[in-house]
This record gives sequence, C-alpha cells and structure tokens, in this order.
Amino acid sequence: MPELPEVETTRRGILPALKGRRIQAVNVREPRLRWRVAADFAAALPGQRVMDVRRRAKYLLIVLERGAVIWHLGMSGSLRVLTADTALLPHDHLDILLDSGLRLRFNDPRRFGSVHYTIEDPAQHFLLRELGPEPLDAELNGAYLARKAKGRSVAVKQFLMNSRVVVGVGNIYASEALFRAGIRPQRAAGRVPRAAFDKLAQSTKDVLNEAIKSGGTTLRDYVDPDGMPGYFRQKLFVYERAGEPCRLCRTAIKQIVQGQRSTYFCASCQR
DNA sequence: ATGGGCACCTGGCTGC
DNA sequence: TGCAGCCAGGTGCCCA
Repeated sequence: MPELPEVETTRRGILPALKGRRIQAVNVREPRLRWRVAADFAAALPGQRVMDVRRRAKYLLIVLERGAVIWHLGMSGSLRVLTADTALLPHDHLDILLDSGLRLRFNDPRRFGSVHYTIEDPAQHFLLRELGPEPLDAELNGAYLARKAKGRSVAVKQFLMNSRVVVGVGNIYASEALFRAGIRPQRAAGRVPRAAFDKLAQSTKDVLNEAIKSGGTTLRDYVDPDGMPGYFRQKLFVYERAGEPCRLCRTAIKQIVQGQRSTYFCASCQR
C-alpha cells in the first residue's frame, strides 16, 4: 500500500478536482472491501459539496457539507481522477461522480481498502480515535518516543509501525528511518538510547518529507491520481535491497522477518 | 497493558 | 506449460 507519502500525494492530486464540486452520484460496483460498504453510503453523498480533502494517518478525509468520507487505500488501492468515458478496469470498485463531469475512481485488487461515511466528527470514528500523533507534527520528537518506549520489549521497528505510537510509518519507511538513524530494527524499544530516539524522530520526518517530494514510492502497483508512479524507490537505502551493497559502507544489506513483515538493514551502519 | 499471530484478498513471480 | 508455494506499501481483532 500506499504509506503516508503515497496517501499525501493522492490527497494533493485529487484536491483540485474535488474541492468546491458537488457530488452528483456514487456508483458502488463492489461493496466487499475491508469493511463492507454500507448500504446507505451511495445515498448519503449526492447533492453535497466537497469542502476539503484532508489526511489523518493513512486515511483520506473527504470533508462534505454534512459529515465526511473516511477512505483507506489498503495495500493495493489507488484513486484516480478520470473523465466520464474512461473504460473500466478490473478492480475498479467505486466511482464518485462530480458536477464537473469528472469522476473519482477507486481501484483496489486486494480489497484491503475501505470507505466509510460519518456524520460525526471523523476524529471520533472508531478507525481514527485511537491513533497516535502525526509523524510530521512537532509532537513526534525524541522525548515523546523515549517516553512511549519506556519499559517495552517490542522491537523498535514494530514500535515505530504501531499506529498508537505514531501514525503513517509503514514497512518501507520504518526500515528506511531506522537505517538513517543507525538503529538496529531488532533492538527492544525500551533499550534505545534517548539520543538515538532524537535521531529516529528526525530521520522519520526526513524520509517521509523526501518521499512526498518524490511523489511517493512505487514498488508494484501504486499510481498517483494522474496515473503516474512515485519516484522515491531509487532513493531507498535498504528496502528490497537484500544482498546489495549498503550505499554508505558497501556491506551487504540483510533481510529478516519481524511480525511477519520483511525488514531490511545494514549490520554495519545500524547498531 | 503488551506482544504475538491470524485474518482479510488478489496477482505476480519462482521453482519444480 | 502447469501449478503449488511464497510474497507483497495495512491493520483490526483475538488470545495468552
């Protein structure tokens, strides 16, 4: 999936086509997503104007006059802005038709994505209310990470990917941020020195910001709303580089499994 | 409270 | 050529 940079790239891409437009219709072709699309979803939106498109963690929030759509792209989802006559592809599960004649189309082969409509404050929705701070906010810093990690035995990589600790750091950028901070992914979170957490907070922000600038990372199927891939892949230091030389010290990059996810690191640069 | 494992689903690649 | 097996940008839930 899209991690935070890909979701942010998507948000920026769809915003100009959506903001200020009125929704004419919603076409749900496949309701069986991560959560079944509610039976009344398609009826709640038509006639409403899109006020804004925001992001919280990896969720896109389409803010309407009344309520909001909470959209997650899962592992393989993408949103594109298309003209009405664009041919349907496999896994094009849902369209939102706008009064401009354009439509927002959701494609998601694995169907791990989801859409919800809420009339309440989205921050209080069950998907959002337990989430930790945004990584690009000042709230994420070394002191915060050290406090949250105190006494915890979980590996620091899994700690960093825990959305109750900090949101938006997925499997690619967790490995990348730990590499840049010089921290072994296996190290118990509670045993990471405070100075290393300072570095980690900064490297997390850096890698996410740089990836956003590059339009995100395309490994397989991610495309932005204009159908373009992201270009950050060529700037990755460790992810999917097992056996290849470290870009800093030439040591072969190692691949291990943590929490059923692949982790990549340099055993020389990371301690 | 914390940590670990499973589940959801399709497609692409590898190796026999 | 066919097919079984494995892997993939996520995350909620259940259990010890």
